[in-house]
Amino acid sequence: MRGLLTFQILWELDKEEMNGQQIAEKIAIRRGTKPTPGTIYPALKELKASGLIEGSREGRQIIYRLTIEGEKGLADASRYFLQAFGDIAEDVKIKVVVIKGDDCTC
Amino acid sequence: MRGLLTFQILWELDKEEMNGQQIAEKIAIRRGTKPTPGTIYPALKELKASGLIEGSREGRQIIYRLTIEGEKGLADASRYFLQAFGDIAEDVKIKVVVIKGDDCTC
DNA sequence: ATTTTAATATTGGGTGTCCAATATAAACAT
DNA sequence: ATGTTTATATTGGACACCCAATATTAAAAT
Repeated sequence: MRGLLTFQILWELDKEEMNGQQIAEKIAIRRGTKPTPGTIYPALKELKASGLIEGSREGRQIIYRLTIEGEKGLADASRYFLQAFGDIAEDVKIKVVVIKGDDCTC
Repeated sequence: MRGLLTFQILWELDKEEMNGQQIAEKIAIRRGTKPTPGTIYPALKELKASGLIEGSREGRQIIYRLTIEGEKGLADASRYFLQAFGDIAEDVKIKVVVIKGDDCTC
């Protein structure tokens, strides 16, 4: 896997095709902060250069979608993500719930 | 959150205290490849410098464990991780199972 | 004592991620 | 047509990560 930003982008584009701003907004929901142009556009450029996504201009926006390569790349990244973080994600879910339910005021 | 390596280290040390090599081996199980000394020791140094872990020499090894600060840091990172990747992890699990079950030979 | 081994540590170089600031391009508003 | 807005894009700087190579330290083996 390249990195988590590109993974998130592929994951979002697998659900629906979007332009750069919409991708940034989707990621903002997850992260709490919206990635700036200096973050999102180089990532898109890199993904496009490596053939994982393609874009078509529509007016002043560029609509991005996964290529066949991108589908495969997402599948590979998903396998890696599951192996590397699958049980951590399970564990963390329980941990956070426990913390939320804790009445301790320390 | 600092990064995913440090997050994994905190997560492993929360389960049991370990030396650097053992941490590297635990991470190797997740990632498939074992982080080299040039990866793992700077990360431990950084975590120690920021007060999230502490180490005690035992012979030629240093046993690391979480500090109170480290527990809090892990809890914070866990909340962030869950928010950023919780549903992706769910989705990915399903996706990978589907891929595994797929008999297509393409 | 000397060699070997195991664990820790540093250095140098490269990539991915990230932001602030600035720039370009296209559509819209007046 | 001119100015504003929106989307895209680049630049420069910073940090986390990552490895290969090398060095240091401490125990163990001989």
